[in-house]
Amino acid sequence: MSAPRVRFAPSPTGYLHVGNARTALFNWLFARNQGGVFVLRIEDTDEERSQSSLVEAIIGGLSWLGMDADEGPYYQSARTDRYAEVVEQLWSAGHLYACDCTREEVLARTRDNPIPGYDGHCRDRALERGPTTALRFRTPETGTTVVHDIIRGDVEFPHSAMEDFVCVKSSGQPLFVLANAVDDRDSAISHVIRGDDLLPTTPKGILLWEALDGADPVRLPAFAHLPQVVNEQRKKLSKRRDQVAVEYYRDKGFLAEAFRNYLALLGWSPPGGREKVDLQTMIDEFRLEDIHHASAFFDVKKLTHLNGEYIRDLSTAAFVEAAGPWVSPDRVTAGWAPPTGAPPWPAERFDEQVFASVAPSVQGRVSLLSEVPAMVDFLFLAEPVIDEGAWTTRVFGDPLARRILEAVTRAYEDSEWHRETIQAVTRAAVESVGTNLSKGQAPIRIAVTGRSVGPPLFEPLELLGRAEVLERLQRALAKLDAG
RNA sequence: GGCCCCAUCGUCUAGUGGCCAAGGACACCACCCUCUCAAGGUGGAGACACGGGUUCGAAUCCCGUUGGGGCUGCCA
Repeated sequence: MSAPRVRFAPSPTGYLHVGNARTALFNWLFARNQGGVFVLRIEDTDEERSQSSLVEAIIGGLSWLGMDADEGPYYQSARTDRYAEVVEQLWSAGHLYACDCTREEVLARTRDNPIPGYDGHCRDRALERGPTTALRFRTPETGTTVVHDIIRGDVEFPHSAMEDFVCVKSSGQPLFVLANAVDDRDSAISHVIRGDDLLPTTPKGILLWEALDGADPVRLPAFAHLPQVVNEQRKKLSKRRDQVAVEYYRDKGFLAEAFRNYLALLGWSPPGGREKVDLQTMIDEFRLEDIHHASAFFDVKKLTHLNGEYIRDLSTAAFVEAAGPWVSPDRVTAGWAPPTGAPPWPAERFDEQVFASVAPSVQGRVSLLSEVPAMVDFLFLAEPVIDEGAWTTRVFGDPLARRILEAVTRAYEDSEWHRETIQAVTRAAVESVGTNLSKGQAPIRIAVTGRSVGPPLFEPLELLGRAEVLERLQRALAKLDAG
C-alpha cells in the first residue's frame, strides 16, 4: 500500500479556529505517523464569503503550530474548469437534473411533509439548464449508503431519507460536496479526517464519488469523523460567543508546543496516562482508532496550566527568548508582536541583563508569557505604578507601615548591597518594630514594586540599586504623609 | 419534525467482560514549604444518565428510555 495522503481543507471564511486546528493536527499527526503526505486545500468555492487575507491567517496559524503542508495550498477557485468538466460528465450520465425552485417555493410545498428537505419537484420535469437553474443530484430512491468510519464503525444512511441535493449553483459554481469529492479523487486522498459535523453529508459525497466512477473506479478514501470541540454550553464553537481564533491564544502568550499538546488531548490521549508529551511521542503513538467518540470542551484553564508547565520546562535562555516580544521591542521576531503593543516601559530603560537575572524567578510564576511584563515592570519604569488597593490595605491601613519603612530606610543606608545581606537587615529591621518578615515585607514590596505580589523581593532590590530603592522608600513615606 | 452521532468525577480522560468497592490530570478545599505570590509536596471531596436484558460475572455486549449535540442552505 502506498503512503497515505490526507488533507486539511479549511474554508477561508474566518481565522483558523481551534476546532479546525485540532482537525489539522490530527491529519498532520496521522500523516507523520504513517509516513504520509499532508495536503492543504483551500475551499473557497463560495466567493461571497471567502477572503484571501484569511488564507494567510490560516497558513500562519498552521505554521505557528509547526504544521506546514507537504503539498499545496491548492485553491478550489483555481479549478473551475475541472469542475465544469465533471458537471458535464455527471449531466450527460443522467445523474443531475435542473431545478428552478426557489427556497421559498420548496419550503411552502414541504412545510407539512413528514420528511423534510427537497421534494423532488423538478426531478422528472426535464428542465433545460439555464442561468436560473441549479443542478440537483438524482439520489437513488431505495437502498442505503454506508459510511465505513475508522472511529465510529459503519454508519448507515437510507436513501429514502436523503433528498436530491443541489451540487451546482445556478451560477455554475460547484457546491462543497461536489468540489470536495472531485478534489479528493484528483489528489488521491486516502484518508478523510474531519469534524463529525460533516458525517451527515458524507453519504452524499460517496454517491457523487460513485457516480463519477463510471467505468473507471477510484478507490474511496477511508473516513474518520472527529468529535466536535465544543464550548461550555456543549455547543459547536461560535465565532461570536467563543474565543476561537488560534491567533488569540498566541497573542495571549501561549507557547505553540503547549497549545499543540493541549489540542491533541481533545479527543485523544497518549498511552500510559501521560498528558504532557513531546511531539515525537505524539507522532509515534497517534492512532485514529484510539480517538474518542464524544465531543470535548475546550478548557482554557487546563490549557493555561499546561502552558505553565511548558514555560517552567524551558531553559532560562529559552524563556528569555520566548518572553522577548513581551519585554523588548527589539526582540520582536518573525514579523509578529503581541497585540498588547510595546512593553509599558521606554525601550531605553530595558536592560536585558537585568531581565535575564530575574528571569528564573519570573519563569516559575507565570502561566502565560503575557504575564511577564507586570512581573518586572518596576525594574524598568522610572517610578513603580502603585496598586492603590494594595496601598490602602497593606501600607496606609497598616499602623506599622511607617515604622517599617523608616527602619529599613535606615538599615539600607549603610548596609552591604547584596541580596542576602539585604534580606538579613530587612529581617532585623522589621523584627525591631515588632513584626516578622512575612508580614513586614508587604509595605516595602509595595513601596518599591508597586504591588503586593511578585517575584522574591531581595534580588530585584539589589538590581535596582541602593539609591533607587531609598528614593522609592522616600516617595512612599511622602505619600503616607500626604494621606 | 426527519436522519445521524454521542453519554465515566464540574472539565479532559484511563478503562475494550473478571486486575474497578473505577485510575490520572485541570479546577476546588485543607495542610506542609515559604520574604509576598506562584511553583512544589501531602491529603480531601468528586463519576460509570436511567431501566431492562445477555453472562457465573458488566463501566465494558444488546434493547429501550432520557439527556446532549450535529445535519436538514443555490454555506462549508
